[in-house]
Amino acid sequence: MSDQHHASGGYDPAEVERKWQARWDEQGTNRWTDAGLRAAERPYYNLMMFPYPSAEGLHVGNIYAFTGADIHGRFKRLQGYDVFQPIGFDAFGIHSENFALKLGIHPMELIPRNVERFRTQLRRVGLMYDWDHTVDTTTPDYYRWTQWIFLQLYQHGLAVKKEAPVNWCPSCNTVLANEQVIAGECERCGSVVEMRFLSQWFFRITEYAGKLLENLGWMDWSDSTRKAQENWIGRSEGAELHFPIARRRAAEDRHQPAAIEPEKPVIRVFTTRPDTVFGATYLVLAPEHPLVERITAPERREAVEAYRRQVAGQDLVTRKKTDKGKTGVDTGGRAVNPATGEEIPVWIADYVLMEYGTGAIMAVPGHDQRDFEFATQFGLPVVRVVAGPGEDADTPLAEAYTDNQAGRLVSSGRFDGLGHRAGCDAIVAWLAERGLAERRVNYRLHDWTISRQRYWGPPIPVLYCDACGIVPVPEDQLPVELPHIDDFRPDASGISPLARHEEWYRVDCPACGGRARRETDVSDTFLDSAWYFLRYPSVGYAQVPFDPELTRRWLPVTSYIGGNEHAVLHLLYARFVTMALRDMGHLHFEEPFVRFRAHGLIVREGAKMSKSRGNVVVPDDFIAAWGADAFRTFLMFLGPYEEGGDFRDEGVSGPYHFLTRLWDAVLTSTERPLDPAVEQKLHATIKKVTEDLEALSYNTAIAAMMEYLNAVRAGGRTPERGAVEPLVRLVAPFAPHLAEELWERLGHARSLFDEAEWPGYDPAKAVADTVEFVVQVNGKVRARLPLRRGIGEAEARDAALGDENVRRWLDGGKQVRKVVFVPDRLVNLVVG
RNA sequence: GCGAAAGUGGCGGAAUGGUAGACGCGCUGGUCUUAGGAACCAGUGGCUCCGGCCGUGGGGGUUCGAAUCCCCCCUUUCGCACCA
Repeated sequence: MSDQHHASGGYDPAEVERKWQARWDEQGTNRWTDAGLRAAERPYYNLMMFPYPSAEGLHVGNIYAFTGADIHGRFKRLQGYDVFQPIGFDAFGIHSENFALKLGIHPMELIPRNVERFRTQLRRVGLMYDWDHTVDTTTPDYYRWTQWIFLQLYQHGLAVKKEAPVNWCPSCNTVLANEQVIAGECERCGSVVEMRFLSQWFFRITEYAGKLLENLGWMDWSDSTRKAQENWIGRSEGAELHFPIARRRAAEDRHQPAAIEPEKPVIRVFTTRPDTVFGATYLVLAPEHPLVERITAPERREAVEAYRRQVAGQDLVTRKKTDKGKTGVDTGGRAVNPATGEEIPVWIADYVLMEYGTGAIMAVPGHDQRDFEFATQFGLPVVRVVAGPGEDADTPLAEAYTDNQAGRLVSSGRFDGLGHRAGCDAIVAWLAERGLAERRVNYRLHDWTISRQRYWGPPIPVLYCDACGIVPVPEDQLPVELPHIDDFRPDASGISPLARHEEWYRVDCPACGGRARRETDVSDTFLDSAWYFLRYPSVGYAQVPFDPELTRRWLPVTSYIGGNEHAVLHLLYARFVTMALRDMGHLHFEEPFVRFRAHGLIVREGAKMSKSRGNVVVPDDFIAAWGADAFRTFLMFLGPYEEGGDFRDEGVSGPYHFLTRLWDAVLTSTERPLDPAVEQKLHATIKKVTEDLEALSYNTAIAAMMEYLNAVRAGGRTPERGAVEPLVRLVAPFAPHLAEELWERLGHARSLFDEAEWPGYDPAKAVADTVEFVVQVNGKVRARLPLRRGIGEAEARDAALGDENVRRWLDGGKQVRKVVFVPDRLVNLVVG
């Protein structure tokens, strides 16, 4: 890759791009003043997911994402919208901190350096950002409001502190997110991860589970993202059933029905199959279930304790593996099946999770495969209570019968014969009469743990007072600044590095003036990114997180583009925070991103890019060699934007070649009337490109422009000025520098993006007068005839029958039985 | 296991019921050039007895007509995963 590409026609991308980037900077192109934002008439908030400024610099995946979004923004701007397109830096978090640790540089030094590098690189790509409205989540004037959001949630009962299990890496001395634990091991050092119980702050996102799910129904989102979120929230409809704990009695009495005593404690289970309750032959509790102590029989205590210890020593990921076989122990305790009145054993097993449902299940081995495996392994009874077609209550079960469509209840007393739906309704109603059941909807979504025992994040703004307990930091004392400490490395204690600095955490209680200490954990990075889009328009306002008037004008976000890797994290958290703030009266809308599009992933030579494979694209090299415009166009040409593409290095020459040919065509064009065929093609191309840009079909838009340019230059003809000038505007979103330069050379004084309009087209002119008709005989193409547009069926048929080749296929006295006519396209002669 | 997407030339991909392979890469031949590159022109799915025939993962179906719709199967990728 050298300067040799630039031999032809004088197109020198490096020079053009330097010139226009400097000019955009000088003239403040794309930047809004506060007054401008307030007065905007057609606001279009074009948002893209802000990057985490890694030390490696801008990744080609970032550029792919940003370029696609930038093209959308530039397109909308040319269409006359007031496009607000900001960018920022998601610079807090474990990723950044780990990198700082690795390099031995303090994050307060390293991060600003990375941010600077990112700014430079982003400019170099020609992205249309409003550099006067950027956010950096690590600055006190930003995280002051992150802390404010925490306090709002706390005051509304949506932030609570409770003990919870977390993944702990004994070698890195830190809590790990579930995503950072690979097959039970730390993703960074390979140590086996332990489970620890720590007191954590949680956001009660589950309060909004129903709303979060429901709104997905009407939002204009990529289907893949919507589905991922639906799965994650995981709604299950069913019932909570109560199994009274049985009084301890002699074994020989147990076959007698037990009296259910209402005041006795019950074991609550959640089930989606209450219809199968007659087949519940035992219960299983999560090992951590609070009732385990109480029900365990004295002679089983030792075994139960041993099992609980074993499970506690396991990391969460290993525990949730499905292929390791079932383990569990009998507690010796017994409960009463509320339907049959029989006493059944109570077990504990690690396949029952405390955090889902009630932490206890009724096991129906006949009709649940997991229960079936467990029952088989431990010799527990299997009872059939659902029979499929051709089966009855005595048909043996080789595996669980789980069909809830065809099955009918058997051995279920007066409910025999009912189907799944009716069975559930009837049985729940029957048990509910005695207070032993209630309908219930359960969600898989868990509350969001936001505590991080790390340094690099916003301190959680609460105090613990010896006298008053938990005391929120008063709003007027925000931000709680993150102090500069040198020993920011986390250690084995399970508490934050800030907890080693008494001079920082020792404070007086703002309520009573007594001794208090600050919370020393910081909050999750995902809280920083859960509200950044609210801040952008109000950057610079020190007294409010988001100005009400600006927010009303610019939010919710008009268009959001980002990666599907955040389908269930960032996008869910941002929705939750928005809903909560709305319910508190701070916002006028409930959904922040009404339209969201997920872009695809770039692979290289068919393989995922990774440092270990050594196949990572270094964008700077490509930009230096071919220019940002060619690189942008190339990336968008790889494949459908929403599906990603395969990066092959040689491929960049195609789009580069296109831009060079466009450059030559514009500069050699002459002022003269348009050839009618060219004019028709021009209108068709404008139509195609406009529609494709609207749909983010960038690859086909580029193909259409290439095709048009080929037609304009066909056979080495000199292009008409009027044929290429609109093409400069069409290509501008993709290759903005080149377009600006050509626009200027065409005699315009101001920036194309300030002055030009998106080209319009005349639908009547977008179609040719003559169309190529396909003539088929029995569905096979036998001729192609140029015919007048709009021709009628009779005329088209006659023309087809007049064709020599077609006649050959009709030889032998075959009768035309039917004529299929598709206007302006095809005639199919069906012969018998 | 559940959910989603996808399978088309040597390669990336286009076509969502009507001309399969647009556009580009690569390749072949030519022009120009001391040469290489660049640029430009022409060609490029397979087979062919030059009439055509075959061809969109495999098999079946609907239709005048199927890459596209329906059924069965195979493969790949991604997400979730003992969620009761």
